[in-house]
Amino acid sequence: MHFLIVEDTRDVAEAIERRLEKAGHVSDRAETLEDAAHFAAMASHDLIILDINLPDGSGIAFLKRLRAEGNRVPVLVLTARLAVNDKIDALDLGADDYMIKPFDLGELEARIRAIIRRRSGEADRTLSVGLLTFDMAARSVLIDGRPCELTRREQTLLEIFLTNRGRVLDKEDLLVRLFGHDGEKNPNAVELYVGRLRRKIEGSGLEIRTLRGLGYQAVIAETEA
Amino acid sequence: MHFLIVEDTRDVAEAIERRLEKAGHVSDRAETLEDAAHFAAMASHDLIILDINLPDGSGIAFLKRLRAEGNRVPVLVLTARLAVNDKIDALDLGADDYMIKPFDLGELEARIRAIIRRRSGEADRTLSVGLLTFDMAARSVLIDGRPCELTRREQTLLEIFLTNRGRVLDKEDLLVRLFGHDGEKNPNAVELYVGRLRRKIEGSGLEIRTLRGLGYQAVIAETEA
DNA sequence: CGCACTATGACAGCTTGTTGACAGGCTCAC
DNA sequence: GTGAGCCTGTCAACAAGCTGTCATAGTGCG
Repeated sequence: MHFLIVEDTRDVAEAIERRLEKAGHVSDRAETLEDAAHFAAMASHDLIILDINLPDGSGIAFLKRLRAEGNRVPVLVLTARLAVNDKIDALDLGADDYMIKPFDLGELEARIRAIIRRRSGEADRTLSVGLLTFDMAARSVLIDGRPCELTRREQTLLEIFLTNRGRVLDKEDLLVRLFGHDGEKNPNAVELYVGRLRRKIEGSGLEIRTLRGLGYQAVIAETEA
Repeated sequence: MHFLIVEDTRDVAEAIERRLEKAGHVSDRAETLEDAAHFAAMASHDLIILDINLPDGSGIAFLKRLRAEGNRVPVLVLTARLAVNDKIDALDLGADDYMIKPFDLGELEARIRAIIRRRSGEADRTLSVGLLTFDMAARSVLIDGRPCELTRREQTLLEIFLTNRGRVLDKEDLLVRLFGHDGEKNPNAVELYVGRLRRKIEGSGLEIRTLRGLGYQAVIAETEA
């Protein structure tokens, strides 16, 4: 999953990012509404975690604009204030949930899971292709019943491919989904991880095809003659 | 086991917590419905001990909401009132049992055990893997028939692993299950206890594997060639 | 054949996990 | 109440293994 964290208190933002990273997700961080708008314009996030109090305005306004533009990305609002109005405003404007600071990171994660689950309507947390099974809850991968050990990055990559089967994924896109927008990584890193993943899921029934100049595509392997 | 105690009389809450702790369990404590709701959102408790009279409302309402949300966690209701209505309401709303204050801690413990037993489908109270046997009632461990002495924390950890075999458990998650939500402990503590537990259950047929960056996983040891 | 793109081995750096030692706290026996 | 002894959890040093860059080899296309 790919999140956007809009939060000007760096400690908090970092803590959230780290927590989500451990769960195998990638986050972008914005400290102002302006940055947030830029990120949101790229429209590729699975969920936005939005602080209300920001140096250049209210997160509420941002949320309002977002919805006005027709952007339906799930939003979880953070607020330091207990103001009931904020809460009501936020939910009225299309926030999916809100949390009052200080909050527990475990709860944040749980609520994020809840939102994602609600939104995607799919309670099922295992993805399967051929002999390969990816259990998102247990964060484990089985191939023909045998456990397959993937590192964090490899898991993230596999999840991306599994949830976008058949779709051609641009290398730039994969780069962002794997590493976020910061610290521009070498596109080669994607090739590297695709290579590593390929070797590990060999014979699983899932194949990652290279489309020269276009990107990669996960397909069900041909049993072929 | 991981409990949630919702009770605003601090003495009572503490007494319960201490008693359960001695039995090797971990508890979170909430003094208001609001706190309780936050904890419950994390949905990781094995049982909730719920007082009816709380400063910000009735525990009954909380229970009602919980069930409305589809949360099936076992609930034991505490009430100072003898009101028959409360009792009926509570059970109708899906409480598993109720006790009238003042009560005996020993009886509370017994009822908790009963609820847990009932809920787990009368499943026998011992967990076995390979040569290892864990008796949940007696909280004792045998390896190849020989007793294996574990400290409270080690037992708790073992129980977590045994009831989540094959599943990858995030270190953050283990931290909460071992220590509850209060007094943020060092993640290293988890590593430490995993290490200690590993040494004690060596050769028992249960193995705790490390998945770097992801967490720990209990698996049946390879007899291997 | 030349070019651009992709694959892969190797490596240095760094994050993450392991472990021994220790100080403080708790329990229990005396 | 006092001391012994064990449990606890932090620290620090060390080990393991993931990461991502570079370099180099391979591949398809015109």
